[in-house]
Amino acid sequence: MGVTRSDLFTEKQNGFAQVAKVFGHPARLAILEFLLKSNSCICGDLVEELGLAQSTISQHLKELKNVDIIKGNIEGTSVCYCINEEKWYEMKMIFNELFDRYPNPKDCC
Amino acid sequence: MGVTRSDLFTEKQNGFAQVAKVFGHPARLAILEFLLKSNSCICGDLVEELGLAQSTISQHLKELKNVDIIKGNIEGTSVCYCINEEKWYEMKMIFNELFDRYPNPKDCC
DNA sequence: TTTATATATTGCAATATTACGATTAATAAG
DNA sequence: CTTATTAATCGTAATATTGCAATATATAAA
Repeated sequence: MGVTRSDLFTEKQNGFAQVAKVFGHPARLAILEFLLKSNSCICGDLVEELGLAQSTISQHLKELKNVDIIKGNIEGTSVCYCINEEKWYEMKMIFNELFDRYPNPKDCC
Repeated sequence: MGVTRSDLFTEKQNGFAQVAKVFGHPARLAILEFLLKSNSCICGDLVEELGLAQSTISQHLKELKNVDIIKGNIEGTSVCYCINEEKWYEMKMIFNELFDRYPNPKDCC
């Protein structure tokens, strides 16, 4: 008890959920938005920008990397992060596929 | 410690996260997909369909209702659930707004 | 009214998530 | 080599989520 019953669902559903979870925390959204607006890539400015502890930011970055929505390159002593273009479009598509599955108003209840 | 620092983020970010969280569990995705494919609306077929306990399904339905993505109408002794059309399109828009904010390939790292 | 059916709520238990300080690792600068 | 600087990892505490059994509620049927 207490553990998500992944065995009951399709691989697609489990995968989607895992990816969607990334958008389910404001800090990660803030990180993504910062990456979107800043032309250049970031590393630890996020700590200053967001006001969370360095370790907390690092953890969120790790989760974002885990689902491959961002990538980081080591540049000297710091790390430069940016959106992973391919994955970004893949996610866009996947969400659109879901949202487009509701075609016409069929208000039944 | 251990509590999401909502105070650090915008209302929009917090709101988006709360809504996105709904898509972050396969059971809720399965419920939504079942609602999408079944022409008619559902109530407790979900229990049979998904294989989760009735109380668990009920809880997920509650969360879906909390963010207004579904609505339920009492029909006799059972409840008929369906997608909330307006909210559905609103979510579609909100996610598209985010995804569209990555305009051109600017791979910087 | 009694009984059956359907759903919501309550009360746990197990696990996951969030956050932070402290420490570690790795490179750059002196 | 020593010292900053930056980011990752570890350990821990607080809280949230997930799931189920048991119970409560509410309507329908007899």
